[in-house]
Amino acid sequence: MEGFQESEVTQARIEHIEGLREAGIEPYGRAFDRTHTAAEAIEFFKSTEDTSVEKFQTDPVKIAGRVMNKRMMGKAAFANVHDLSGNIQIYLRKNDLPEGAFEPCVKELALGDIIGVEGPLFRTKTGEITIHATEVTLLSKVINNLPPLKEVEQEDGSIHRFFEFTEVETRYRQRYLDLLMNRETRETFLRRSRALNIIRREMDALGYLEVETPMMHHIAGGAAARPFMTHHNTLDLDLYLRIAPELHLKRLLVGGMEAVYEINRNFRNEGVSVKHNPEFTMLEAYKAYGDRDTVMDLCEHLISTAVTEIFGEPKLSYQGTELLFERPWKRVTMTDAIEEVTGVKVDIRDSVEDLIKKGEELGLNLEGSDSPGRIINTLFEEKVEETLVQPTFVLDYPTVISPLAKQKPDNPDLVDRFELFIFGREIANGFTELNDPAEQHKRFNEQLQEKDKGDEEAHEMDLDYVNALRCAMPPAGGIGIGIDRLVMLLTDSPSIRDVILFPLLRPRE
RNA sequence: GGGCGGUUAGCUCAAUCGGUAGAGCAGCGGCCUUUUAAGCCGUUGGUUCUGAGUUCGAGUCUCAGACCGCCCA
Repeated sequence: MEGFQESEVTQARIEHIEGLREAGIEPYGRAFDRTHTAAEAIEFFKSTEDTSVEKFQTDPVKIAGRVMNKRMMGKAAFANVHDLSGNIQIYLRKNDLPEGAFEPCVKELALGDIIGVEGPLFRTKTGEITIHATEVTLLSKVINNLPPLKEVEQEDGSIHRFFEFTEVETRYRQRYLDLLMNRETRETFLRRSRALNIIRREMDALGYLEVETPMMHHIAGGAAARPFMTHHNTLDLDLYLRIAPELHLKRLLVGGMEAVYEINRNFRNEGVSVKHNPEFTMLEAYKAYGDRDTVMDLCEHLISTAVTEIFGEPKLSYQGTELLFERPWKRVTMTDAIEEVTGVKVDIRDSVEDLIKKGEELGLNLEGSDSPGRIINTLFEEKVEETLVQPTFVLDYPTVISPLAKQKPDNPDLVDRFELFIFGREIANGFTELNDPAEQHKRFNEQLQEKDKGDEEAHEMDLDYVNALRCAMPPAGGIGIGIDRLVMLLTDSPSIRDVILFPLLRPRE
């Protein structure tokens, strides 16, 4: 049996736990019927406090949580118990606890133990609302020596911390410790959950149906990215983890579902960075009889609603920069954006030679590029993206890099597509969906040629998808929103790893 | 993939020019029945990320590697 190397501390804790059992005290309890959370208990006291009564105390309450601080004073002790709602002080006095409870349960209480406490609420001499314990129930004893937590709430509500648990690697590897010790981490993930709730509520209200499509694909399509591979043993079948749900969601449009969305994981076999985790969460939505503008509007609505609800106004501060979400957001075509930033005027109808020359003027080596669309996209990525700090919709993408989008009626080299940039980062992408099966077939074939030329991210041929289009897909608009990157903005998190509970790390030996 | 930085006690961090590896908190023992960074007295705890090298002597210098972070592709 594999095991743990016990230190003096953990060995002593294990022996103490065995001792409790021998004394008839169960160290790992069962269901505990709380009457209040810590925050509710404090609220309960405040709402019932009668200041005309000397030594006022409430009816008994029952709370449960983790002991994060203990001040032992011989035959009495104070401790702080944390639960998800907050923190409450408990007062443990030997004479007020059941016979035989104080020595083994209170004196041996370790930081990190999970306990249940019953008793009335009162105010201490220093005015702190406290539970005067008449019962203590051990619910789960710690073995490991947890980092110490000492923090004090200031009068202005901020928290002053005396010791910190900040080591990035341990925070990611042992997220449970991070969540336990750092309230900012808890708040980040609570806010993530809240943002998703807001988005789902809005999507549901707008009549979008939430669906789940496969994570395992025969063909990794719907985006330009390298996939992860896996294998089904019984069917002896190579499969890919999906890089996007797009083609399946659009099959649902063919099937008559008129507005669908999915919030789920995508997997891309790429590098790891502040903006990239190999698995990440994406919202994709498709609206039949809509177009790019329908979903651009949806995007603006969802994000501005989330920001406004969470911050109380349509703005937030991210890494020291104020970001303004008041609608409507700036809209600019890709070529206009390039001209605004660089002063260089480019056009999709320019020759490759001219565009390479213009790129050189801007310090970019574009030798070997073979299409105006790709060059313009590179110019945009290199020169413009990082300048788009305030929410900005960039419109009219080259057709060559958008194999699933519909061409503009007046210019087949461009598609009706947008990407949303905030703080220089791509947050969302949407377009009018290509629903012409012949054109789609042709675009897939063009992608295959790119793949032959060595583009590992070129799109695969998906004949089954073309076949679905042959059964007629209604005109539609579709959008993808990177949820992790959005949550980074909403939580002022510098790295995508700060908003993913268990980010991918190399295993540690 | 490349560059830079980091890794010392459970946690946060020191360690001068290469010269006995320290502190606070946590832990352990003792005192203490309204404390709150509780206090007071005492005390344990180290593969200095790993391996090799230089040296009388390496946490410190050199080389290789691991992991993490940041930047770049």
